[in-house]
Amino acid sequence: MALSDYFIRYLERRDRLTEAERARLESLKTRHERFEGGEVIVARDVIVNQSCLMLQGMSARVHDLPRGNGRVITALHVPGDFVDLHGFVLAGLEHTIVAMGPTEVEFVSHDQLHEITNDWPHLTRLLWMATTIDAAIHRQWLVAAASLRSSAHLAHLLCEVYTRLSAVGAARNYRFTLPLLQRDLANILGYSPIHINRAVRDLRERGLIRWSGTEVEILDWPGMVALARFQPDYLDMEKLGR
Amino acid sequence: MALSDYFIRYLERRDRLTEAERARLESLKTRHERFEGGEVIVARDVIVNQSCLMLQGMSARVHDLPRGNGRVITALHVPGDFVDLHGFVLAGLEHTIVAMGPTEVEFVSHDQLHEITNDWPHLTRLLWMATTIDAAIHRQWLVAAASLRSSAHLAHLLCEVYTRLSAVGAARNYRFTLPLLQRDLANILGYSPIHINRAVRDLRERGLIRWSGTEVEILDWPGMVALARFQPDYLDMEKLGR
DNA sequence: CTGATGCGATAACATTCGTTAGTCCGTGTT
DNA sequence: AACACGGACTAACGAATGTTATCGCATCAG
Repeated sequence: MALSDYFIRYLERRDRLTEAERARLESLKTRHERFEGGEVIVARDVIVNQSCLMLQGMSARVHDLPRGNGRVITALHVPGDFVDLHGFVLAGLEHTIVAMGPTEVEFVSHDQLHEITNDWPHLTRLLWMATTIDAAIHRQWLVAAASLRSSAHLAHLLCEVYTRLSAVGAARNYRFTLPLLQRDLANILGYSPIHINRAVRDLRERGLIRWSGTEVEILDWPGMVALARFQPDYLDMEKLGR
Repeated sequence: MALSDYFIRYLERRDRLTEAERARLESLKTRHERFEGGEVIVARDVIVNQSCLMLQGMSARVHDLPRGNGRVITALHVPGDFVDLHGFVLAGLEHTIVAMGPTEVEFVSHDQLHEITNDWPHLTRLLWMATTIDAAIHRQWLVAAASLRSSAHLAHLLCEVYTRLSAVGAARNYRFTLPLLQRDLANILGYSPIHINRAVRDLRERGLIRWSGTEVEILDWPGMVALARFQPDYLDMEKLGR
């Protein structure tokens, strides 16, 4: 199969592609695959020869703690994200990629990425940029963890996820599907599941959100943005030149 | 001036360089500069045309919070680190690079990096790898923040910094200089300065460290590693192929 | 229908962490 | 010498968060 539009649009939101570059991306051969919630998409410490692109659903980077001391999630990925592109330039991943709910992904072989880096320097810089945007999101999570309390911290995550989902057309009108349990949110934000529950209740009681099952609605976007001190500039760091 | 060996050795710890690649890196023209503690090395939101490489001392990525609500540090950099290499593929930095104590850095123009990405695909993949190692460190900080309590969290930072310093020959025998105030550690770990003080005292009382001024000595490395659940694999993710 | 299971919700209590206030000590200034 | 200043350190108290336990409500298997 050929590469879906998602990632191409992701790049085109940041820089202009030539026709030839676009055609080169569209000619990439991919393998399509579906996963159910909880399934491992990419295992850790395995030398892989492909990277995966999200098409539908949500996935997470999961770090298992030693001696069964739980797990920590360090990233969430939405359609259009090149989830483990960094695996191409590293020896492997130090974490697992896990499907959160049903997902569809496309695998691209590292051989093809190798060719692109040999022959398409501008495309290479854009791929590189995609991994540095992930790093910028990591940093923003660090800032949120260090400076926000539970409710505001949760609000920040919800603002970011909604912003990223709506950017790819996977959410609108401040409603979106969040295929995460409160336990998963605890693994992301670093609180106990009970405390996540308190934070959810707090946001509900403030009239900021409605949340039932996996369906979330943000009732007061400005209120959420203010509470979370959400400044989405880190999500769209456009590349100016070519 | 020409590029110092530091970054070349950084790359050679991860992959083999050809003679030509090494020569190309050594021929990079750089501008050398010194900074005193607290000085801004790279300002945020400014479109820069150069990236900086640490030679001596330590620098940090500082995120200023809105309305003077303090600051958060999301990364520390030691000699050999290409601190803001990610600025080359982004439109700018969403944070400031600040000198922690006296530092020496070398600036490399983006024009030269642009040439490398056009003509040296393998070198390009290695530069790219350097930014993804920074991202792996970000993730490890997220894991530590989500899973460790103050003392263990501080211990984890000390283990990482010592490991990175000793890898470039800037520390040995479990002693190193840490040019950070307790206030800076608070900005890194997300605690109040008072609580950092409690954590330092705790590590001291357990006989794990000695710490006076900016001089730190780890007395019980296995104890620190156990407390912090420190697994340094994320720091040396060797690239296998070329 | 019945029991088992998993998740959300809540309460009570324990622990960790933040805040405020203050002392001590070294450094630099006048 | 006298003083101001900043940082390390400490204590006391309050707020935020973790832990343990319990309940209700779905869903699913039999």
